[in-house]
Amino acid sequence: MSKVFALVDCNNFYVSCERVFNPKLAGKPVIVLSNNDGCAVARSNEAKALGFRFGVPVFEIRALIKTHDIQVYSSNYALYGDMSRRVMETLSQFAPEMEIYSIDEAFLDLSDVPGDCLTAYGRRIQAAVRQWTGIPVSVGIAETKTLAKIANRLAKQSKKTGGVLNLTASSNRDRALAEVEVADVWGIGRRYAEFLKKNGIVNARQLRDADREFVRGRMGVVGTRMLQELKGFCCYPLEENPPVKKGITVSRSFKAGIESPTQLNEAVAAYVSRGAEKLRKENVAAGVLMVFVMTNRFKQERYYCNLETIRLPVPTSDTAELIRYAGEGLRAIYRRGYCYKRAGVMFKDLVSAGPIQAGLFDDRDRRRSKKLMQALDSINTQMGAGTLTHAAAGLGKGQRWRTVYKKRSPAYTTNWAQLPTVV
DNA sequence: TCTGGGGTCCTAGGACCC
DNA sequence: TCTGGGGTCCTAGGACCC
Repeated sequence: MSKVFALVDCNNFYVSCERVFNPKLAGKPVIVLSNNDGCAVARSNEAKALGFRFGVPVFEIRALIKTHDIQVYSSNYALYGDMSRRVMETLSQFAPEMEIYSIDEAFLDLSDVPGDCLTAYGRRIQAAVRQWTGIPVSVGIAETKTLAKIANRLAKQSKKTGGVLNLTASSNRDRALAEVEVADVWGIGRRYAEFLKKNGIVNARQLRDADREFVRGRMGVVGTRMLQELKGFCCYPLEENPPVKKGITVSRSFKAGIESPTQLNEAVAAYVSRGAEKLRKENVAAGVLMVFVMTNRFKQERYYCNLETIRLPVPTSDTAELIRYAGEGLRAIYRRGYCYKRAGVMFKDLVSAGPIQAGLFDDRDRRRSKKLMQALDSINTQMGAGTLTHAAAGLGKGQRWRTVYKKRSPAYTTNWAQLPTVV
């Protein structure tokens, strides 16, 4: 019995989340912005039709926003994260196994659904998600993940499909593949698309039928797997359990540049706190800590970017300890007279946070630190993120590094004080 | 004219994804 | 003036060892 995958993908997810709680947005051009309200990271179909590309900076489209009365929203991750959870919960009821691939996508194992029922089944999934969460989704069905991705794309593109396309046992598979640009194949980015086009391979069908050695030589094993998947041979099975994380990063850009080492230090401490929370949530400790700072990457003059790597004497997830090391790291790379635009921390060499082997000269009371962190996490879980923070991250005024969200919608589903009201 | 060779580990960088 | 953030995998090349 061969495998069948469905890829369920939420349409313009962030925009759709906003629309669930603000029905007036239906049919209007809507965009959702990145941190600091910098770029458009989600666009409704109407906004896409106006030509807004993904990631376009807001300042470039300010005039168009006004003339077309575009509805603009800051990112609201509390809302999107919770809506995602609801969508995934719904999807999980339609398949014995499923892989949550990203905040707005999941692969479902539909191998047990009879072939002639697949399309109808896809429509049932689509209807259920719409009814139970308010989010519109598209469904692509095929024998491999790569083909399911393609089916999904075609389902979104063509009105005829109603958002569900089944490519299994399809007699027009060749025609379907020919309709998909090579750049839209899963695994083909800007670089490869350029290269392939130069060599006369412009659509997915031509890529499938390309010379294997040619692809292998220029794109490595990833390329040959892609060919196999396009031919219908599965190389990427469903991954039900998320693999253990290899690293954790927290970094932010600043709305305006920062010169002050005090401010920079506060920002780094805040990112360490956030990262350490993530470590503890994953139940791991970091063996290596990296700190980095950089000036505006879009300005060549007086550009500076540096990174310090610190091997920790004992792997840890203790916020206070990590803040101390990060501070040392920052001092090592900080240069006066630069206008910093971004800073961050990375945790690597993650190890399971079971019983920790003490270093020979380790003078920290690890048991006490663990209890303290547990108390910290439980308070912040119960009373809201940021209820209890380390003073190193600064207390209130003049924090020029804080991320700006001027047009954020309420946390409709995760905060009692911000529930939507019906009148 | 000759100047070993092969395996493993690590890292940096490049490509991709959302 | 204003340009996001967090990941993965693969490969090539250097260091090191026998």
